[in-house]
Parts: sequence; structure tokens; C-alpha cells
Amino acid sequence: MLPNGIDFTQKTHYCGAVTSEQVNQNIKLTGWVGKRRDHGGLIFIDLRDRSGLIQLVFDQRQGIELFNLAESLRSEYVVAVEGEVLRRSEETINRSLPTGEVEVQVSKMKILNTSKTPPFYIEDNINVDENLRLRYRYLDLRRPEMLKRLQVRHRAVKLLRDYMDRFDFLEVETPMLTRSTPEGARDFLVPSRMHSGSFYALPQSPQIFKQLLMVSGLERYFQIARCFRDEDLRADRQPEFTQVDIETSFFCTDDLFALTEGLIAELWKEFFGVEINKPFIRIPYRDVMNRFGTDKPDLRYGLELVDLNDLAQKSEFKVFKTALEGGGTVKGLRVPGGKSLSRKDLDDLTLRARQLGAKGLAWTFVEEDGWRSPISKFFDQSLIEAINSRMEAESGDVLLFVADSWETTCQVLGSLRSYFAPQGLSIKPHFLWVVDFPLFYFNREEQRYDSNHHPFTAPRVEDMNLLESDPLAVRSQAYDLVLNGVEIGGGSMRIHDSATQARIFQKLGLSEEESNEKFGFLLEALSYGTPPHGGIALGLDRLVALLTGDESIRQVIPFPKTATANCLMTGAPSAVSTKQLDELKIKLQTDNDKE
RNA sequence: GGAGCUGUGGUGUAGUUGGUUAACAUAUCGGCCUGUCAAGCCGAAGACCGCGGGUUCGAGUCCCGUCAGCUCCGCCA
Repeated sequence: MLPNGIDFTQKTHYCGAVTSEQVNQNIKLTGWVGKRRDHGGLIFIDLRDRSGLIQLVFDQRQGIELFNLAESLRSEYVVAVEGEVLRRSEETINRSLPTGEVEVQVSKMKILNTSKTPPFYIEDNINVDENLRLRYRYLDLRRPEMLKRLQVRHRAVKLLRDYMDRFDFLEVETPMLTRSTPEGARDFLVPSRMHSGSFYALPQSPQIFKQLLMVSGLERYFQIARCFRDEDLRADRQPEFTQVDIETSFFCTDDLFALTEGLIAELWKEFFGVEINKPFIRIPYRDVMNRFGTDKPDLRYGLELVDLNDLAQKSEFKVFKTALEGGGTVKGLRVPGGKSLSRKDLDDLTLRARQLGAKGLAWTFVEEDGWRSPISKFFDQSLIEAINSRMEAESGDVLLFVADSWETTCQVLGSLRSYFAPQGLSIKPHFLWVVDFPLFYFNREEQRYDSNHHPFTAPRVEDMNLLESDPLAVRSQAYDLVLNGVEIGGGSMRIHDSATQARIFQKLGLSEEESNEKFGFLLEALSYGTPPHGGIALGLDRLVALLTGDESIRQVIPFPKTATANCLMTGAPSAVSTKQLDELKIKLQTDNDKE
């Protein structure tokens, strides 16, 4: 049934909602012509609207004029019909259709519009080039499974709006035309006509605004916020994407985690009907890297990395010793049943390890009487037994070793770990919080420290004394929410006093003039009674894709862009007229201008 | 910026070591058909093989370039 309260004149029911309850009623429907089955004197039409399908029947004996009109119907014509709902005879019931017990004997029909033959079938499970779907996205979205995705997205957003509202959060809009900032991703720029030579930037996220809203005393803010980043794309990355943006005052990390976990649990309850175990486990960054070799581990399987520094020290293997002397790390990964790996497989793995930055990959087959490996001669029997024991190796396994800097060792083995992930993992959710990220990392290219998260992230108070002596050891109050190997959100407690903020800017290599020029308004704001605050942002596109079971976020974005940031439907981005450029006082560089 | 894969009627695919009329299914159009729901039967039309160049007597097929899409690295929180 259609929503009550207004007498809709064009349709009384949704097609997909016509059931035996309406038998013998006269109803009005509108929709698109789907499949047409023409038996000569009898025509069946599948009429489709956003709710589903209903079968229309046209019988020649009921009147030739209407019947001739029905004969002229083609795929995707738009029609309005009126007719009687009839119960189908037992043998003609279609059990695979929710409306399959009934059909509509049409008495009146108006063709509201005709249609060209669509370039692909308007139905589920089609197998066409995504190119074509994106070019005709409006037709792609007409397919029931795509409409359903839009519906899931709507329901998810509604659920979280209701949830946030229940906890007194206010949804506030922040500007799309804002100031370019030096940190983070490349900005999309918008030239200013009124201030030629100046540019707005589209927000990479509402970060600074949401913090300023805390200064404003809003206490609890959220927004379904569109964000823009001008970087190269991936399957799970679009130039514009949507964040569930949350910021709170007077919340500690535990409060924020509980809030987020409650929200996630409601989503999973609503869409999967499952109860999620709370609270989610928390693992410090250092530990997830040591155990899984990634900051977004998939906890659905084991294959944890094993630290071998002390044992490797006792070997005669130069590669291990050199790495350890240089302050590096030796770790191992056990591949259960790895004896089926061929020499070529191992060569491929070595190549893979090299591509990831390792100098090489050591390996051994584990057999009843010891190791079979090019490096076994560097390990005496007791050492082999000690390593086997620590790695819980059994005969028939293969052990892989990497000796390199701590970061490289973890990262390379982490990648190999995911390579050996079991097939057919259940979708059972394994949530986890990764906490205690390092505040900084060293940017080799720029030869300076950069923020891991962003420059407003609060350091752990007890680590502040390391800020000068060992900046890389300073932990932050930043956290990521990870599900089955996918990062679905992240955030931090923020710096809320201008002195600390100024110290961090300094550490990041921003001079006082620069930080005042770029962030002076923020530093000033922090000096006006800023409450302790922090927040989190969840990737809505990814979240919805998880709810729909889609691999690609393009499936849940109504009008996505391609890997080269093109919109195949509108042709954006496009050239603009000289007049437009002149107004902006912009002159395009030709290829000849380039060096 | 780099690497890999893909590109053949509207759509999805086939096309052998290079060999002459580019095949099949489906959709489309026409005819027949009163219980189909992947309707059925008969017939017709529909492709300069992404684009440009090269090798060759001959290129959908081999080579080079280019464009587009996808995936990955760099990049990105």
C-alpha cells in the first residue's frame, strides 16, 4: 500500500505490494513495462515499479482497442493502468514472485511514455561491462538490486541519525567551500571569481570545523559529511565519499568506543539480525603489527607472525645476524601444510617479498628429521628444534622468515599472511579497535616528521616527555575501527590547548609564522575555553557495502566515478569556456609551456 | 608516475600455428499462437573486430603507439 494521508490519484498501490488481500478490488498502478509475453490473443506484461513486479493480463476478448494498445507496449514503456485484481488459478500461481498468487486484469491503460530499447537488461544478476552501467547509470539504478542498495543506504543512514539523536547529538552542516590546508591529501581546488588568484578547497573532511563546534559548546555533533580528496583511486576509494562524522566533548575514549560499538551493533542487528559481542577487543598498534603485520588485521584466521630475534641471534645465518646488528627484526610465518608448495611457488613468494621492500625471503620445509632448506646448514639441531617449537611447526609445514627493519619485516610477513588466508572465510564479524598509534612517522621524502593521523591528534600524556628525545616513540590517542581486515573508521582525542598544539606544529616543521598563517584561527580558538574533545569518522560507503555484501563501494554510491575520476554519464570533468576562465582570470598552460 | 588484465553485432561470448563468407546465444523487428512468467515456433535485419600506425601476398589474430575500463604499487587516513 502507498503511505496514507493523501489520496494519490495516479496509483493506489505499489506493484510489488499487490497480494490476495486485494482480490476483486479495482486498483490503479503505474510503472515500467518489463517482460512481455505475447500469446496472440492473450498478453502478459510484467509491470515493475520501485517495489517489485506484478503480472498484468490483456485478453483480446475483453476489447480489441485496449488489446491493440497492449500489443504496442515495449520494454521500459511507462504506463498507468487500472484494473481488477484476480486470484490466479492454482496451476498458474508463480511461487517465485511475492505477487504470484494474483494478477491484474487491465480495464484501462494509458501509455505515459515510450522508451528506446535499453542497452542492457533491466533486471538483477546481469553480466555487462561496468563501463556501460556507469554510462547509463540511471538505467542501472532502475534494476531492482540497485534500488535495493539505495534503500539499504537510506535505512542505514536513517538508523544512525535516529541513534545519534537518541544520544543528544546535533547534526550540523559545515562548509564545502573552505580553506586549503597543507596537511594530508591533495585538495580539490575551486577558483574564486571575486578574489582572482585565490582558491577555496573542498573539504578532505570537516575536521577543523567539528573541533570548532566543540569550542562553540555543541558538545555532541555529527554529520553525514561529503569529503573530497584529489588522490589516485582504488577499488574502495572515490574522489568524493561520505563519512559519518562524529565529535564529542567531555567524552573519554571509552565513552566514544561504547557509543560507536552501540551504533555498529544496531546496524548489524537491523541488517543481519545478529547480536554483536561488546565491547570490541582492543590491541595496541605495536602488537597488531607484531602479530599480524598490518594495522588492519583480519582476525578470522590465525597465522600469526612469530618473533625470533633471540633465536635468530644464535644462528650462523649472516642475513639474520646482519639485520639484528642493524637494529632490525627477524620474524617467521608458519604455513601449515606448506609442503605442497613448489620451488616456483617459493620463488614467487620471494619475488613478492622483494617487491614489498624486503631484501629476500628465507624458507624451510619442516620434516620429521629436521629442516630441508638452503639455509638449514646455518642452524644446529637444537636451534631448529627451538624455532620449530616456538612456531608450533609440524612436519609438512613450511616456515617463512624475513629479517629486515621492524616495519619491513612486519609488513612483508603480514602481506604473506593474508596471501595464505584460508578460502571461504565466514562473514562473521570480528571487530577490533587498534589503539596507541605512533603520533608521528618520519617522512623520508620531506626529511621531517609527519602526523600519522592528523596534526590535531592528542599525544598520550605520559609520552609527552619523549617529544624531543624520541618523537617516533610518542604514542597518540588515535584509534581505528577494523572489521575483518577492513578499516571502517578512525579518530582520536584532540589537542585542546593552544600551547600543546603549537608544540606539535613546531615538531611537524611548521614555523610559527606558517602555523599562524595556516591555523592561526584554530590556535586562537583553542585559547578561548576549549573543552577536552575527540571524535571518530566512519566510512559510510564502505559500511553500506558491508551491509549489502558488495566488494566495491561503487555499488552503493548512486553516481560513482571511475578509477581515473571520470563520470562516464555526465562526462565530468570537462573543458570550460574561455569566458568562464576569463572571469576567473585563469590561463591554461599549454603543453609547450611545460618544461 | 609505474605494472598487469580487458576491449569482436544492442548485450554476453567464440574465433585454432595469421588464410579469404567473423560463429553462437540473447535482445531487436516481422509473422503465427489464449495461461505464460528465462513463454514457444518460423523468418529478417544487425559488426569496417576500441582508435592510429607497422610487419605481411594476406591481420580480429603478430609488433608499436594511443584511448577507455578494471586491479595493484607509489599516493591517500
